Amino acid sequence: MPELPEAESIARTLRAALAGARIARVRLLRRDFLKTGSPSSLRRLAGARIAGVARRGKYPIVEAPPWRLVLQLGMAGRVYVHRGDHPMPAHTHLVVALTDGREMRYANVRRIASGVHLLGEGQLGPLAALGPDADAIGREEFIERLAGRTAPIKAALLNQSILAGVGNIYADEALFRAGLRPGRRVHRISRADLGKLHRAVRTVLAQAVAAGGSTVSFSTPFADANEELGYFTVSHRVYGRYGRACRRCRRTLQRTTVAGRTTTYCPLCQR
DNA sequence: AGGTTGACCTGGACGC
DNA sequence: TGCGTCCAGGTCAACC
Repeated sequence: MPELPEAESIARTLRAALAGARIARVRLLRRDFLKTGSPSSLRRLAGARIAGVARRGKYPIVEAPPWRLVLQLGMAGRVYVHRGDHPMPAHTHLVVALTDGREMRYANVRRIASGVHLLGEGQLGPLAALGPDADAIGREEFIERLAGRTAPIKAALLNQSILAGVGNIYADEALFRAGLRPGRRVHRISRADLGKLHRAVRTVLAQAVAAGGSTVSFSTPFADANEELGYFTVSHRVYGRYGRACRRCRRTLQRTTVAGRTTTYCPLCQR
């Protein structure tokens, strides 16, 4: 479930906790969790200083020049910074031990669409396929990258090579705010409405980032590296509200499938 | 090349 | 209590 706001929250927390720290050693507890790079190159991280923590799309990135460690969170990735004597969380797959005795621990109970990528200088790994960040893209570029496509608008929003950072929650939320049906084909949507959608995407992501991300209670709660829960759930207009009344018009929210994803929308407010 | 679909993974909710 | 079934969803490969 981590989308851009959750990844941003994790990146900020990690940045505050880790910037300036030096890596003592790295332990890979599950070999197949390293998607780019080799276990031997992981060992060469020892001695590197963490300059900062960035984010691209849904991926927090630990920067330890000349290396970058991309954290692919998938649906259930969690990152903790603990003292070394703190009990190890279940399903921990990677531990970055620091010279000050703390450890950054990456845990993931569902090892799906997830892992870590160790990138050397100039290497892009999974970053190569990403479009511009959804929280920063300008209106014209947003429209340009979508223009002419025949896919449903929701499928396009979820396509990380068009736009990076939007997942199922914020796709539904942005489409509601823009008044657009998730199944509408992109080329049938006017430029003015795509402009509205651009504004909705930017707005909903900004609000969610300010709130520290979403917590969805039926699944593993989202928590950042300090284990603070995000509280954007209270602001969801449609996501997870199937069968309940639309907050705007009181009509019952409908559920359907678009791009293989559960999708909730208001039949009256979204056209 | 763009679009679509299904596999991957596992815990929790739910039905019987 | 206990078993079976379904669902969540980001990413990627395979296919149209």
